[in-house]
Amino acid sequence: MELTKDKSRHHHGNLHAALVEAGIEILRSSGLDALSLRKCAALAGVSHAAPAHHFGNLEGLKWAIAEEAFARFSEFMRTHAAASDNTAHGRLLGICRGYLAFARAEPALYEMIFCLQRKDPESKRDASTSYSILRDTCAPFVPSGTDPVIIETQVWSLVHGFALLELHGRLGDTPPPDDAILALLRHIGQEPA
Amino acid sequence: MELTKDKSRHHHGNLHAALVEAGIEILRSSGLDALSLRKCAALAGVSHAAPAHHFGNLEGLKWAIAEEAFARFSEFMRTHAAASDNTAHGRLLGICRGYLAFARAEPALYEMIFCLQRKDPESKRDASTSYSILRDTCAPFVPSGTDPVIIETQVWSLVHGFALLELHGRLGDTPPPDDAILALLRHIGQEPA
DNA sequence: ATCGAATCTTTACAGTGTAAACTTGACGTC
DNA sequence: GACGTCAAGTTTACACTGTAAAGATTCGAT
Repeated sequence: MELTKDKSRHHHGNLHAALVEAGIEILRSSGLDALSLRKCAALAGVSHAAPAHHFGNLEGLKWAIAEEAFARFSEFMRTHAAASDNTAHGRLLGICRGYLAFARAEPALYEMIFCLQRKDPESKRDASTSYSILRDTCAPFVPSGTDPVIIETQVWSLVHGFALLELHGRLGDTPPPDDAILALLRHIGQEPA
Repeated sequence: MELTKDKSRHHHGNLHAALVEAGIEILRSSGLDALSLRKCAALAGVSHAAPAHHFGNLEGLKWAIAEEAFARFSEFMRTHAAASDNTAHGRLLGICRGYLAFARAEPALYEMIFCLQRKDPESKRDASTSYSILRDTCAPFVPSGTDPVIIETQVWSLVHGFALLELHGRLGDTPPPDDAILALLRHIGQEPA
């Protein structure tokens, strides 16, 4: 049950990391609804009120977990991009496939990081490395004179919506294959015919 | 505070509808996290355990609310479609604008109906009238020989992802305008150039 | 009029977040 | 080396949640 705590010591030493790890473990095994401050505390071997000391409240813990989750998420996109054709379109499809693969491999993590409500609009999208991957990959498709954010948001919206619809069971038991949906991106950045 | 209950009677008479109405009221005023069986019961003027008798559990209540919410959602799409150009593309843009308008007008309702986890994949998408609106509007864009579900899922994913990203504050304080995102649909159903 | 069944209430319990006061221990300063 | 300070965890407490079980009330069919 417990992960890292030596009961004899009063100070844990690295409780922050231990709680995040416990949270990820719970998310994996029992899903988003099962995540609670008290369960994380129990799994880390500390008292139930300890997490509040580090993260303030449950949302604080979730953001801390999200930081770690985003790193793994970016890694997924990078890996899948590297495994695709080394063309602009190949890389674009690659990060999208990585995006969807992560959503399926870590559904609870995925749902948590993207359903967290951002309170501060100032911590802009550009800050995260995940978004900069998206931006760099979209850059070749941005027509001169148009805001890159438009292209980026089109791609992100399509893949994010698809992932969540599937995750929430809205696409039935046999969802369309990824590449069929991503085919819409063949026309990204093009003017109307 | 209370909505409809006559304290003298033991039987409410129409508790099902009253609880759904109470739930919608709470969602509107306080958001999704504030929705609880006990608050709905209090607002409807009945004991805290009454809702369980009608809906089984919290998820049951949410599905009951969702039924009503879906009706209003469909109405939004129909209205906006009627207000657009009476062409295939006009209608498509219309239902998408209606989709986004609903998400902004009733964010808590929107988030609830689409973040509910479907347990039974058998209650297929086609059952709902909202989905049949989508299907009918997409029909003109389905190339012969391709599964209509692909086109429908492309449209749905794009607009759903955009709505949720904006709702969750992921697009910063100045998201791109709807029509810029929906411009991707100008190429819906087309083969690659 | 009566009896069964549906509807709602009461009571109870475990789990949750969170605040406040308290305890422990690490670390620098004299 | 004793001391003070302060961060890190613990203990205690409280309000709120879902949910189960058992009792009370009322409706409706017979």
